[in-house]
Amino acid sequence: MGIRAQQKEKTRRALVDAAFNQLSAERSFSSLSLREVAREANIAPTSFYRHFKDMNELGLTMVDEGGLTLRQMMRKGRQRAEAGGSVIRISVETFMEVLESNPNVFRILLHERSGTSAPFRGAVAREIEHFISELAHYTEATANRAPDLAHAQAEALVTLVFNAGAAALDMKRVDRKVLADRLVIQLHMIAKGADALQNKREQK
Amino acid sequence: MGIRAQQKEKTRRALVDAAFNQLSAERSFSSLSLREVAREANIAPTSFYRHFKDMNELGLTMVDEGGLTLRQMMRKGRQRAEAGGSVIRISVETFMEVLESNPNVFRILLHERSGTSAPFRGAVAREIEHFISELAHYTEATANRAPDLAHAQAEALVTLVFNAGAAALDMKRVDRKVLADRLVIQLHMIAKGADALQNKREQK
DNA sequence: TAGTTGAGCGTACAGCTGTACGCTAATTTA
DNA sequence: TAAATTAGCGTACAGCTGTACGCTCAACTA
Repeated sequence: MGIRAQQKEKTRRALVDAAFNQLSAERSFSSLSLREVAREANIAPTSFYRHFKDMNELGLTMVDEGGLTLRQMMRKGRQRAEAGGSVIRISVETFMEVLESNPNVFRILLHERSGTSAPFRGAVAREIEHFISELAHYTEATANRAPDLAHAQAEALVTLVFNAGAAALDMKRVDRKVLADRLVIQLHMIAKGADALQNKREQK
Repeated sequence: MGIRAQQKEKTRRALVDAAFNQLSAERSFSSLSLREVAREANIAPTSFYRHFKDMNELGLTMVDEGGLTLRQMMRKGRQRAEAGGSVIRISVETFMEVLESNPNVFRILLHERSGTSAPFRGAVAREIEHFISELAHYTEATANRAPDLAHAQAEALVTLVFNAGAAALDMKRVDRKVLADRLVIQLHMIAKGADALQNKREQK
């Protein structure tokens, strides 16, 4: 890669990082202005356009990176689960760790999931849907679950986990522990319940 | 009430209604400007201050009204459930009906629940927490469930229902039906799972 | 080496925002 | 009835926004 392309990539990165850095409990992506992001990245407002058509395009890039984080998390969780132990507890622990080290990645996913921009909602929904179906396949394989039940179960799991994540984002460590424990119980409920529904179906 | 106070109340109502009316899938409360709301309510921007200190105060008023809607819904659901039938299915149906006839009330609850204003989040959290504990008491009473399990169960139920609600808001009727059916299955999973956990505990 | 490309900049402008201030006129109070 | 209160208005202003336009000069290409 030439010097020029390298420098361009660096600036682009600076823009994305600037946007991520400005996110917080009090600041959503949609409340960021192009000028603010450019300021934080130390470039002139008008130079922004050399990299992104508008703020929306920047946002979608960030959502994509969020999807990447999600997939890495999935892989990490699977590796740990292979080593043995309660899959549910390990998954929750992994999720909480990844959440803690990438709070702003989750902020944009969790917030824009129910945001006001249709393209954003769609992009986030796709990432989460992908996550759900991976989980569903896993359950189908390991618990021999019927496809529709597996999907419903996976969806419920992901909903609870992500919601807990959104709540955990702005909590102190102690409260987060309480929340995680309750989440584990809830996930157990779903697992047991799905088993019961599956058994009932097989007895017919 | 004097003529003056009456007129004032009317204008205040116009402001609240104007704000609700401007909400949509593409427009969140935090994206509304004071001037827009005043315009829609047919008053001068500066007259806004005769009724609310700022947009935040207006928003909190709206959240309060959302809580009211929630409590009315609870009552309606309970009445219908008394007439017999599956409590879960009846509750989901009731929820979907109320959602459909008050979409914007739910929009502000669902959106600001994970919004960027701490007072808002707090207010919504309180309304939902209230809803959860009512439900938990109901389950404790009717299913003889241990308090901690009842709360975890109720929280999971509410999380799934509200999340489905957020998704349903922007769906066509057909898709909403599919979603509602899957939601019913998921709620059954939780109920069955909670039963199982309770039994397991009692056997010890 | 001469010519082309393009990342980044500065200036400029229209359009929006919240809100300070002082006025009017209808209602309420004394 | 005279005085006080106050909902609503119009004007005004500073501060922010996105973005059009044209320039520079380092890097690339032929």
